[in-house]
Amino acid sequence: MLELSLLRENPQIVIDRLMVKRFDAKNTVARILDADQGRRETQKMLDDNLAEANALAKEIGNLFKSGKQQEANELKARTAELKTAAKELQEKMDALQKEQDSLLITLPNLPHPDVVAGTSAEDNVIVQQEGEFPVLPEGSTPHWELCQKYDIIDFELGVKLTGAGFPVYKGKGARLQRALINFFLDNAIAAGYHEIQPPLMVNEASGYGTGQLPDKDGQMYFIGLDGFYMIPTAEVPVTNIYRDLILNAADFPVKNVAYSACFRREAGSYGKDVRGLNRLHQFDKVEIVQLQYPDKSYETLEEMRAHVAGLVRKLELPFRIVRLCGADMSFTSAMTYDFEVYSAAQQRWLEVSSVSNFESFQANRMKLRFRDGSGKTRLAHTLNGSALALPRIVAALLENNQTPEGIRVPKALVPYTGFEMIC
RNA sequence: GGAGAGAUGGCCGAGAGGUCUAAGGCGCUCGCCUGGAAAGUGAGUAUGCGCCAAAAGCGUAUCAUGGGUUCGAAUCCCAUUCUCUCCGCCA
Repeated sequence: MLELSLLRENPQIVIDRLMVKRFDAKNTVARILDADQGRRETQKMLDDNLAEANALAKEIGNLFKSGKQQEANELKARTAELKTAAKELQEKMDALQKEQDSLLITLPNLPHPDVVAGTSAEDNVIVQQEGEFPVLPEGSTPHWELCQKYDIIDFELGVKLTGAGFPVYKGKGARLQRALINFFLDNAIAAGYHEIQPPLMVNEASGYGTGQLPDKDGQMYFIGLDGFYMIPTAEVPVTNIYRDLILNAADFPVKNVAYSACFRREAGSYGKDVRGLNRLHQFDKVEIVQLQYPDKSYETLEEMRAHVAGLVRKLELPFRIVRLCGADMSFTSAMTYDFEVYSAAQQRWLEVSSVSNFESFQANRMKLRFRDGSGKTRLAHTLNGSALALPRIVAALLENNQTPEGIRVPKALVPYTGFEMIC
C-alpha cells in the first residue's frame, strides 16, 4: 500500500510513475484525495464534539458529587445532542476512511525510476548473462522423460495420490531435493542469514500483510474449516513475523532465510508451460527475506542478486538476469530481477528466482516500522528473493547434465547428495 | 471435543463506574554520584489520527476485537477471537 503522505504531497508523481506499470491512476488518486479531505474535516468536527462531551461528563460528575442534581440533569440534555451528532460524524468518518483505504489498496507500488515501461515480458532488460549452453549428446530428452527413465520423479503417482502438479520424488530424486535444500540453506547461513522454519499455513491477517489478500486469494489453497491459507511462498510467514512491530534502526539489516514447501493453485495454467517440473502446485523453495533501512534497500537488492547469482554459478547452470519492465512487474514490487536458467533439452529459459525490493509498500500494509535517530517512527523497506526455487533448477540440472552414462551431479552438490551420478 | 480460568503499556502486574492523564516493579534513555563500574538517586520513556507553515503544544482514539448500557466504562452487559489449566484423543 502506498503511503498516503506521498499522494497528498506529490499526486502527479504517483500518476506518472504508475503509467510505467501501465496503470492509469488519475481517477483513483483524485477520489482518494477527496475522501482524505472529507475525512479530515469530519474528524476535526468529531474531535471537537467529543472534547465537549468529555468536558461535560466531568462537570456532571462534579455536580453530582456536590449534590447539585438539578444542574447536572440540565446538562444532560446537551450531552444527548452531542451524542447524536457524534454518532453521525463517526459513521461519516468511518465511511470515508473505508472508501479511502479500499481505493488506496488498489494502487500498485511505484516502480523505481530505473525501471523501463515496456509493454510485455519481451521488454525486460537483460542485465547479466553467464555460462555456456551445453552441447547435449545424441538422444537427449527433456527432464520429464529423464525422471521416468531413472525413476526419480513420478508425476503419475502424484496424480494418483493427489492430482496433477503434485509429483512424488523417489530415491535419488528425493535425495537430490534434500541436497539442494541444504545446499541453499547453508549458503544463505554463510552469507549471514538467520534460519527460520515457518508454519506452512497462515491466517487471513498474514495473507493480507504481504498482499496475497484480498484479491489474489484464488491463487492460494484455503482450509475452510479453520480459515487458514496454505502459503504460496515462505515470504508470507517470514515477513509477517514483523507485522505491527517497531524495530530499532540498529536492528537493520534483518536477514532471514527459510526453506518451505510452497502451494499454488495456478488456476488457469495449461499447456507446455506446465509440463513436468515447469509448474507445480506444490514445490520446494528456499527464500531469503531482508528488512532494511530505506536508504540502503537498493544496495541490499544488489547484494541479494549477487547471492543468488553465486548459487546458480556453483550449480554450473547457464543463467541470465533480467530486470523486469514496468508492464511485467508485480503489483507490490518497486524493482525486480528475475533469474532464468537455460534448460538445454527444452531449449528455453526457466525462471528460477525473483528478487524484489518492495520499498515501504508491504511495510505500510503490515505496519512494519522502525525508530530512526530522532525517535520518529518510519516504515522499513522489505525485500525478498528465491534462493532458490527447486523444480526448475532440477529440470535444468537433469537436462543439461545428461550423458549416456547417466546424469552428472554438479561438484558443489556432491557433498550434499552423496553420489556423483544419477544412473 | 468437554469443563473451567484468563487477555491491561517493551515486559511483569495493580486496578472492580468519575480522583485512569493506568499504581508499583523490571527494562530502556539522559543526568547526578564514582578514579571507573555496581549499588544508590533524579527525570524521562506507547501508538494512530487530527489541528498548526513547522516545532512546541493542543484535541481525539486505543486496556484482545466488535457491539451495547451510562452524563461518564480498563471496570457492567452481549458476541467474537485468542491464550492457559484439567479431562478426552494423539506423533
